[in-house]
Amino acid sequence: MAKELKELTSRSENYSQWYQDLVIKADLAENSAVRGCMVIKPYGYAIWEKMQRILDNKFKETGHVNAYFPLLIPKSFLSREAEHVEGFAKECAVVTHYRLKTNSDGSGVVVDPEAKLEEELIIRPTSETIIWNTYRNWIQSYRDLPILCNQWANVMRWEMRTRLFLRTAEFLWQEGHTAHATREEAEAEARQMQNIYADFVENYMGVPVIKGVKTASERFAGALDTYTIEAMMQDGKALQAGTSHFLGQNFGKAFNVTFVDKDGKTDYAWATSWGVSTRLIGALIMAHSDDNGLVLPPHLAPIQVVIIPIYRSMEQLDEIRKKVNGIADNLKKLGISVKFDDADNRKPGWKFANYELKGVPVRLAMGGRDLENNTIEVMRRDTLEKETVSCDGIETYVQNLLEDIQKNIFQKALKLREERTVKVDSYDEFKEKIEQGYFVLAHWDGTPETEERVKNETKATIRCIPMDDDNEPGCCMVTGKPSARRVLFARNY
RNA sequence: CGGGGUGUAGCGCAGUCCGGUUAGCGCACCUGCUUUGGGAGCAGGGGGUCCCAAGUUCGAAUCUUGGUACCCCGACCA
Repeated sequence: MAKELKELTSRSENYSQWYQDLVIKADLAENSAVRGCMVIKPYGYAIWEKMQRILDNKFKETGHVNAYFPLLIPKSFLSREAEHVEGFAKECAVVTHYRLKTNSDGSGVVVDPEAKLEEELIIRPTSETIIWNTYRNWIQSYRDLPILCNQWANVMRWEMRTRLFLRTAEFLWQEGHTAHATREEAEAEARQMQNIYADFVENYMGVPVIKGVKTASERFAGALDTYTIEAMMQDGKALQAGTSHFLGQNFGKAFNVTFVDKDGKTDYAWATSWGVSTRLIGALIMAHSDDNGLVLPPHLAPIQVVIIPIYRSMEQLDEIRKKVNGIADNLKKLGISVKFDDADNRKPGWKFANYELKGVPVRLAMGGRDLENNTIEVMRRDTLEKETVSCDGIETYVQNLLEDIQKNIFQKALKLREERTVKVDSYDEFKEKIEQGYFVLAHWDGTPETEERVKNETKATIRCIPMDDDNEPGCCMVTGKPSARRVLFARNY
């Protein structure tokens, strides 16, 4: 194995370190000079752009529109909704001044004490408050509803500990904020968005998810219900991949957003909010990668097919180029993104390893032997299997292969999750399985006290109350009190 | 904010305990030739405020004090 990959694998006893190295070696992101923030590099950003495009289409298909709201939020806004304050008050960046001045000794700039703000501004950790403050002016009648807005933005949360993509101080996301005339409509919206996220994560990212509802203590600050999708990473830990909140009338009341209904009665607007972030890229990496590097599902890979020439002379390269250009054009006509890497300054072996590190799903290689035989070598990244096939019909072959890889990546992740999900009835067995990195379905008495105790004793939290048909009642594994159904416990990122 | 660790070339590190030539190694980079079906070989070359500041000393990457940045483990979180 190559040197750089040996370095990579030699550290895989620490999954966290392995992940960090992978992100950096695959050229996705790096730490910036700013505490807890990250630089998303072009290759990493290309994945994000592809995610954005797909999600944005799904939002628009369901009637949503994009808008943009300010980065800075007056501090007082965050005090309006009592529970919301509790959840976010502590970890926000605060703007206190609006001007700098040259230091008296000329050695640089200092904050001008004269320029202190009357009211501090908060860099948005999420935008419910400023958006609902704006919605007040947009809504008078039921005819103004629903408002179905989404914004693509950055937000900032002053996290104690950060990790590239999974938890950074600043991150990119989309946040949808909708206003409705009825409770039913808002609840339906929140569930619809959960389904859209689940569809995206499973069918594009190739990561199976468990749909569920958060318990009261894991709920978003200010929400009545938080719908979540939970994914399993390769080390058995859970990652919350997206959330959709039913906010009731909490923000309507806090920001006095009222409307007049058909009968002339005044009521507060009903709200939802939902979001996914660049954390999804982290999920993608942790769910599929192996020791050779990333494994990107074809539906999200910025480059789906890379073609590498193997040649001894420039004349031979020209022959290969002629032949390959035809194949590349045909692939592009099928909507497949292709890169022909004929750079002369790297050897084929280097390119092979490099594109594996970057997770390109399919690699085609053509050399002198192939020219003679009208063949081409095909390698699939998910299984690393190689075969030599005829150039005739190669385009359809590749097209089918990409779909096959997409399915296989999902199936592999699904199989892992199924193997590592267990039903457990005793607390002792629970502790054992959690320690081994399992998703554990167990009965719980429904109290925050029990939830807290389990968390303190095992570091496992209730990831969600799954929304499936398994409604068999039982007894809480800790207290023995009655339980309506099993809930999903796991350690999480 | 508590506990631990690390700052030496673009990256990864040795040297620090026990002060002493011109600060070293691997990768990367540049030049040349040979190579090209799995991270090429040889030869030559460039690149350093040894995190910052003060102190001790004839002499500091190395010792002392203070500061600072980053990483890991907790608490918090998407």
